[in-house]
Amino acid sequence: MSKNGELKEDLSNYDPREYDDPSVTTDIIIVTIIKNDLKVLLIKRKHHPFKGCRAVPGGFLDVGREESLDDTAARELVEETNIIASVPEGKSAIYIEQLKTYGEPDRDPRKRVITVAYYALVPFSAFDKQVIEAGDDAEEGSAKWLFLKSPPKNMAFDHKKILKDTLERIRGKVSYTDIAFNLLPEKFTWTELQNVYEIILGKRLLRSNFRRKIKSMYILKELKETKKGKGVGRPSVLLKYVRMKKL
Amino acid sequence: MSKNGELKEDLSNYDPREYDDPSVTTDIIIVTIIKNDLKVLLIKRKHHPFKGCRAVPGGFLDVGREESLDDTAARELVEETNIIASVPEGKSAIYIEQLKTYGEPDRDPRKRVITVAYYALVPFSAFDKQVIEAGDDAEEGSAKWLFLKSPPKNMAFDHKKILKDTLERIRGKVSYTDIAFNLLPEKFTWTELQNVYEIILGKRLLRSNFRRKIKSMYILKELKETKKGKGVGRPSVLLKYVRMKKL
DNA sequence: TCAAAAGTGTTTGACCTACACCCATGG
DNA sequence: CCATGGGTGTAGGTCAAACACTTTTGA
Repeated sequence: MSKNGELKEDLSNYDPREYDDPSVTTDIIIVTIIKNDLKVLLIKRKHHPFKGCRAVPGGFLDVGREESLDDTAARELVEETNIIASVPEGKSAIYIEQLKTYGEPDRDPRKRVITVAYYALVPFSAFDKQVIEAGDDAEEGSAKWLFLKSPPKNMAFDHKKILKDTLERIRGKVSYTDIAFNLLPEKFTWTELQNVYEIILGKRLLRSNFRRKIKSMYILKELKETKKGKGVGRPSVLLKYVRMKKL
Repeated sequence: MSKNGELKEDLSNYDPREYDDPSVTTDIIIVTIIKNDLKVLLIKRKHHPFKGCRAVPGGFLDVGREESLDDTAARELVEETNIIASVPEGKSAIYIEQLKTYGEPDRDPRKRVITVAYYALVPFSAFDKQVIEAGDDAEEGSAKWLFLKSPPKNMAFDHKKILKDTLERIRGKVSYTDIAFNLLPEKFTWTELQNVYEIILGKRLLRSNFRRKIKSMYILKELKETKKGKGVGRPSVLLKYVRMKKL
């Protein structure tokens, strides 16, 4: 089609109407922790390719919006979950990061589709429980929380691969970044924090070592309050994440 | 434009003709080491947006080719450099990895363009010197090797940012992966290997510690041959990279 | 006063840093 | 035989794993 020479070297003598452009979608993998498990929000497809299969929520890029890919992903997150997107004092906004772009020629049977995938880490407490059902009860309508580590077999497109990449990314980054804190509410206990790490890494950790490690990497603020209501055992102090230490 | 509700939840009831698709390009950041510096291959734009500016080579995605994004990037690398893309015995092929996707609405003044950026690490010895001029002599025609760490000021589009991200990625990965070996020919000396690390990390390392570290992470094969021709000093043994150690 | 969960301290060993020394070659 | 670069060994500090112990609460 294109006698290269020119084309490959330079994007310059390009006429938009000359080419058959692919479609572009941005998908958002929304991850949270529910009852000691990583969960991902998946929809059930209502229409023809992969009808009835589970899929990652997303949408075609609307060029008319003049919106960056990052903003598109963030907007889809809000639209999908009715999440409280406002920024509560001190705490940073929802964590969203670009994961990877998927573009195999046959991943969508209708036409060529390039998907820019993002993932978000959200504390479960941030969701409006009325909109998204948390339980394991079967639901027909829209979105549902499913296990990130063992997604359903009948996933649409290459979305199983996308979930696998997401899990790998989270596991890879949890040890040298502060992403884990994004899965917790503003105030949390040591045990809750340790749970997040254990769930992501899939193994048990020793309290003492875990705390030393965390303290060496991050600055935390110990609050005066304690968490009660659990009944038995010594009450734990509540913490706030402040920031990562340098270097 | 799109009354959402449906759209955002599902990619299903989609008619290709209904939307204004963006264009998609794949760009390839080709990195090598020349005389103790990281260099990147940049072209000079011949046509209107950013005419005369330096840019990363790339091209519009040709849907007709039915080619994955990875394959497109690999093909562009070959077309750009006439590199010996064949796989010499034992040694793995050219290292190419997806870097990131760039999609700000105003990054190309002509229309909306989504760019999937890849980077490649190539030993300088793999290039056909006749095609790409290595020297620092000014050239008018096509591609030229420039400093990755201090790219020219007049870079086209957001390509300066792309180069910055590339450098960060290489620096980040060099310590816990084996990417450094991709910048060396099949046979190399300890000193050459150490140079690669020092150039990427931008600091001097101690021989003894460097070797211990490398030996603990990778399996290397020490050859019987030695490197000579440098004149003075004890000749160094030649090494081959075998693989990374587990865990 | 006992169980359960939170919180602390100490020993051990692995690994990194720094530095000193030995080896092989060309002039 | 000496300058130059290649190659090796080791003492000391830092940090993480493992384990034992103390504290605070509800029942």
